[in-house]
Amino acid sequence: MEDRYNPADIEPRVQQRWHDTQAFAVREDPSREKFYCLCMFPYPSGRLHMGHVRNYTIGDVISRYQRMLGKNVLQPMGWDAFGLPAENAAIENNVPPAKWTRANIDYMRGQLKRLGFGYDWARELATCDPDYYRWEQWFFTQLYARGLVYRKTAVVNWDPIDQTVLANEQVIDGRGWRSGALVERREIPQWFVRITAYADELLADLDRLEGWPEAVKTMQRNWIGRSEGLRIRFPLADGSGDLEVFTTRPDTLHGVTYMAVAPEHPVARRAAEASAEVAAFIASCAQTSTSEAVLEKLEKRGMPLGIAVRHPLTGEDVPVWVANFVLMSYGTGAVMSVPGHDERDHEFATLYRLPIRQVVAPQDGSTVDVQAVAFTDKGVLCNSGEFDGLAFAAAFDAIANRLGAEGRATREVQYRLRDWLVSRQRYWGCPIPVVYGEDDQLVPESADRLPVVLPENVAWEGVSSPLFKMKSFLETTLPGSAAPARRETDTFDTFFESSWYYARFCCPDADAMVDERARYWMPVDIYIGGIEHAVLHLLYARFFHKLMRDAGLAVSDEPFTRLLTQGMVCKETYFREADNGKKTYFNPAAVATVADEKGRVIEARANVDGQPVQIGPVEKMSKSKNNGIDPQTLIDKYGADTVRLYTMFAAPPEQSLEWSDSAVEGASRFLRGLWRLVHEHVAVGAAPTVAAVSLDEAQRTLRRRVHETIVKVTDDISRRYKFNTAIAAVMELVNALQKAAAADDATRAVKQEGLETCVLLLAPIVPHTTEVMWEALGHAPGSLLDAPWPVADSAALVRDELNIVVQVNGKKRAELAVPADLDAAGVEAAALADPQVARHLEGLTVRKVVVIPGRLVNIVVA
RNA sequence: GCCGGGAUGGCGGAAUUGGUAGACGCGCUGGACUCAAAAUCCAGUAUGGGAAACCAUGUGUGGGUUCGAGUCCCACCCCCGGCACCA
Repeated sequence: MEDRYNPADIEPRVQQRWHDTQAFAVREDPSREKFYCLCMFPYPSGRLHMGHVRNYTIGDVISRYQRMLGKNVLQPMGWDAFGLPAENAAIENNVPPAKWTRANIDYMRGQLKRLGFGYDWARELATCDPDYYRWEQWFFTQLYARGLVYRKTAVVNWDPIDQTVLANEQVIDGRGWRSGALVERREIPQWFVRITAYADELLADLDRLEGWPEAVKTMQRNWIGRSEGLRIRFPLADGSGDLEVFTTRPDTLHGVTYMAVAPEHPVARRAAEASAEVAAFIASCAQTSTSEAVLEKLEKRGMPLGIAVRHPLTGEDVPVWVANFVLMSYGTGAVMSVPGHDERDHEFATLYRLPIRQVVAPQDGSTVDVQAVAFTDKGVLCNSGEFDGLAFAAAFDAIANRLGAEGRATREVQYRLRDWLVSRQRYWGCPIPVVYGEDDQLVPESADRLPVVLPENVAWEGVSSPLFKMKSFLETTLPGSAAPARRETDTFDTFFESSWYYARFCCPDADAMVDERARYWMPVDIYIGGIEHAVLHLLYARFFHKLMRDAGLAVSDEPFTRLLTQGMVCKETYFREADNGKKTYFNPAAVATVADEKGRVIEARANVDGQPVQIGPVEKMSKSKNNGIDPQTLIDKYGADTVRLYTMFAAPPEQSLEWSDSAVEGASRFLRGLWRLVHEHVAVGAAPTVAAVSLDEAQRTLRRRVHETIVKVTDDISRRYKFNTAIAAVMELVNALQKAAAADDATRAVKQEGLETCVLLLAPIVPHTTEVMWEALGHAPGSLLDAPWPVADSAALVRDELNIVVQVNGKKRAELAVPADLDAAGVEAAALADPQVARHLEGLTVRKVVVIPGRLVNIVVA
């Protein structure tokens, strides 16, 4: 063992050994318990960012820990390789997306290896490989055959200058990000997968996902948004048909004073044909992005259509309005408006001076003024004719029965969840395996013609998909026939690929979508990734897994037994603001800060010119704020173990993590100190075992701390997933071992046990450093990976004395050491007898004494 | 706007079931070693008062429950994530 800690020397050596021994290659072994640990695979954007480092370190720590428990651990890695950034790179640098993507993968794979993650690289896959995507093409044709796929028009963001569909992200303040053109909503045919057919199961199974965070399950429940209500048909006054709405509050039916329809609603369109004003209003509503976050923040606007419906109970005429906040994609695209009992309707009614009518009164008999503010609670009906006096449930039933008998309404369960729009008008994605024959006859590809390979060698002209003009791709024949056909140019949403990669990792070379090996490894035991995926990706993956189950390709109901959601990696921002308000951001690495005598940062200056810059808030590392710290620089400087240790120590996984360069220095210092401690210990020669020596009190106390640390760290890693406190506990133990003089055999024996314990407990986190130290402590090279996780010796944990805190009226006044077996009465007597305590009792009467055994005594006085 | 989450010293964080607020680390201050620096080691470090013992205050804001609240309840403020074509 070298006397100085030199990660640049040891890390490549240890990694070479792992490589030579194929240390992380795994095979199915039914005789052993499996553990499948999966991290969300990265988009190959170019370089690893800190979020990746954090995510993959967490996964690697869990994998290595599980392996030390003796399990057969699968930890794979691959690439979510299709997506928009590759097209942007193609447009900017004139490089084909495939080439750009594969170069990024090569670079990032090297970075992952440099960090020492224990992946079975033989299972690596990239979603842009035809061997991967052919199976989702095949699966899509199966879904089509089962009626789970359909085509329908949907609204997209259309850039009228670039003549292309824009992602929501590409619409900035209502304009295309490249062209600056005002974006239009445009309807085009799209492909959908029927996720709503699985809505009930996706909802119900959340209750069985005990290993998922409640927050994620709540978000998914709300996203699915199951509600029971009434579909009511209001007859149009001109007799041209019905206007259908869905409501969960049929009890408020008498309070309807107007109807509101989406700008895309057929009723609105019909009105627009007759009125230029309405047409202009609808056209203006179309000039906005499709994003719900944008739509919901718009100023509420509306216009009467000059059309009315008949109220199904009163027969009154109710005016129909078009309103920009009604979404065509929700429900029927029309709502009955009850301004007295709905906040949004109230706001709109107030704005346009529409009548507000109270039809529900508070249960407790109090009065409310619905003209001033909507009363949204459930209550007792009033001003509702024969239904007056009924409570919510009774009113719901009575109105549902009445309208039902007249054929005007049906009970319905509705979901907020919409079917999954899977088609994209983009090049860099998996081609949707469909062709169109004469008369646009739609034919799915046959299995023998799959994969439909995406041509990779493409030249970019303009901004839209080169597939649109590529004859060699477009022109084909119908499956099993010589008849000419045209290929679909749409590609899949990239969530399609990421919805099943976990299953493919089990058998990446299978000559089928998955084979029997998936039965051994699935489901994933723990899935780790960013909280931002709480709904979309994780819901689609759950859905896809159920689709695969129903196709006989999976046996479990859910793909991920446990879910660990990771917080973001943040960093402070630095900027200068120009007169026009435009901010220029400076990378923290290019800024020097000045602190006052307390360490408070009071000033920051740019290295480039030495002039001050403004200190901004701490935000998620991003390109736009130029506050990213390149992990590579730190790995080069400190080594992988220090970066791994710091990322795990700085915050628990679920919380956001604020990056601090100086604290990285601290992690490095700890490893150097531990290295030195081990070096000094082994330099003297082999130490005796604890069993061979007898211990004095100080040695027993030190040994007790060793075993308490085992208990603490094991609980933190296995149950709590709190690696920061696990590391803190080991740091405390190292500090204690450092302070112990080691002249005698007994202390050296305890130290040997303590150091071995530290090495074992840290092995999953800093695997290179610990592997070398393990060897120095007398173990076989390479044996740490499969060394058994330490188990605390209960005899070593026994304490004969406990510290009890004594409070007077809830304020800490003393601390006393009492024998561990002293009963509550004895503890109380000891507390009252303590002179520090007595001082605070003088002249007062003891009213009550609360004794919490083993912890605290609270004396209540007055 | 809707859904979910967060807020604790100068900083990152700890306090696991309502029971000692500030573990561990960073930074900072003072000291040792050194020609000097780096590295390392020792001491101190929530705030206010005090020489000290100690006392008071203190977990985003305002209320409440409790012997006892960072933790539970009510109302609010600010920040972050998601909102269906970023991944």
